[in-house]
Amino acid sequence: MVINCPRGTADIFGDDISYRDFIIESAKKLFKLFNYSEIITPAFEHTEVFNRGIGQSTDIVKKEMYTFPDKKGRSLTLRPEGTAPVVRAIIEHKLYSKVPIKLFYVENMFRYERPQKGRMREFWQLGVEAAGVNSPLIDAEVIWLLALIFEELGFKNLKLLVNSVGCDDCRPPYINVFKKYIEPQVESLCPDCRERYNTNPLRIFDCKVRSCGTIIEDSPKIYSHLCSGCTQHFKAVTSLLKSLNISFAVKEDLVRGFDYYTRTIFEIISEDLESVQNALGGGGRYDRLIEQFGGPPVPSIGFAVGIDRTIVLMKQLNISCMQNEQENNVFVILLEQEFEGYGLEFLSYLRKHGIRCDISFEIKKIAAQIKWAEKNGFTHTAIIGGDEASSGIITVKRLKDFKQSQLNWKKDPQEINDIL
RNA sequence: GUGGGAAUAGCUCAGUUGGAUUAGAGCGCAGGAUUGUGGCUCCUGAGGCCGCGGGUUCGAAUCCCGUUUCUCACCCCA
Repeated sequence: MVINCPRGTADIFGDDISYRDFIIESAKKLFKLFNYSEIITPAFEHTEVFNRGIGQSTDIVKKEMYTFPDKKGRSLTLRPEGTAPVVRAIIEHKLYSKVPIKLFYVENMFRYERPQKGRMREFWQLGVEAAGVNSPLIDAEVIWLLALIFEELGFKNLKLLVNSVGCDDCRPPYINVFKKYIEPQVESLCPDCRERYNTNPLRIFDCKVRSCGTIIEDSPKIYSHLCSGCTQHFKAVTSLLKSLNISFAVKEDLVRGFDYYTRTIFEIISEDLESVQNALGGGGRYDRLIEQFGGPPVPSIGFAVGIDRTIVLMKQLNISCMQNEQENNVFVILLEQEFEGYGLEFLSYLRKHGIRCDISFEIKKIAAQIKWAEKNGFTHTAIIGGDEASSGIITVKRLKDFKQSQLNWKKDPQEINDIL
């Protein structure tokens, strides 16, 4: 019997749940303010959704997908990312008929990779997709939302990177120019980059090998080869971001791993993150994707945030996930078994008043029980022994300052609110 | 998919060049220090197939091989 969870997966409980809830609730609050509504898509799709959506040349499609035949022989794939499924749903339900449409999701993703800290085979992302707006206004609003999420969580020193990768009109010619520039030096590239040169040349910009870096350094950047439409669009985006007072940097060699991106792309990274997995969130515009799926032309934009990675960084930076002061709660201590019924009655009373409470399920020494209550996060204890059972008055003790009060709960049910 | 490091109590870790007899510590947990009152202190106790499987050896937590998981660097991404 194997008793550990599979490689790259993890049980989430205890502290991690607090962080997770805090992140998701904070984001949902903002999604609501920005008028996004939630979509939940299936955990798996027809494999073709990702093959066509993400791009055959990407590592995700080439080697990282959990693909399996079902019992009827259909090829299915656990979702490795969130955009392609949402796009599929937009087309399937003709949601584009009422554009613009703003959707958000909180879902688990699956990629078959070598796990590292902040990089799991099953991981959680939250993200948005805004479909049907061509205006740079939506680019700015989406980037703004991404920045706000991390601000809301309490992050200070994150870096927002922005770039444009152009469109179908200007990117192919630029790639030709770029390849021509590189061509004489192809042999000096690292083996990976020689491969990239043929499959996805812009990825060479991501290479960390120094020799490749120097070759790239003075190469033409797409930024100066954008068509007039893309140039204008990008200038508008950056200017809108400035008017929102969002700090960002244009990173001319920023590229991203999916084939579907056009025009604006962006990424939020942490230089504090000890691991190399420093990208906490990222996204971009995908103006042609819905069309490629067989839908009408619907320009769209979205981003995704890595929840697990965000938790790692919050812990590392000691960012608290406690939203409010802890509310009052009561641990009910029974001194004799014969008072169990009375204890349950009191529990019921507390719960009707919306007070979180629990009871000792074993009769133990009072000192041990108070100690236990304190260690387990209770703010108050209520003691039920012979005196309380006969008088009907229960002793409620506030743990932080040892203060005890008498609660005549049957006579004055509201008194509990004054005592706590 | 490539290359390094690691795995001993619930947690953090000791464990000598392979050796004696019950594999240790701190924290945590449980019980106690005279009767129904917690933060300190003291005493006691429970809890380990030394990741799993094989091998070398008179003898393995320790050495070798395999395997699983974690971790780090690549690849790539959130």
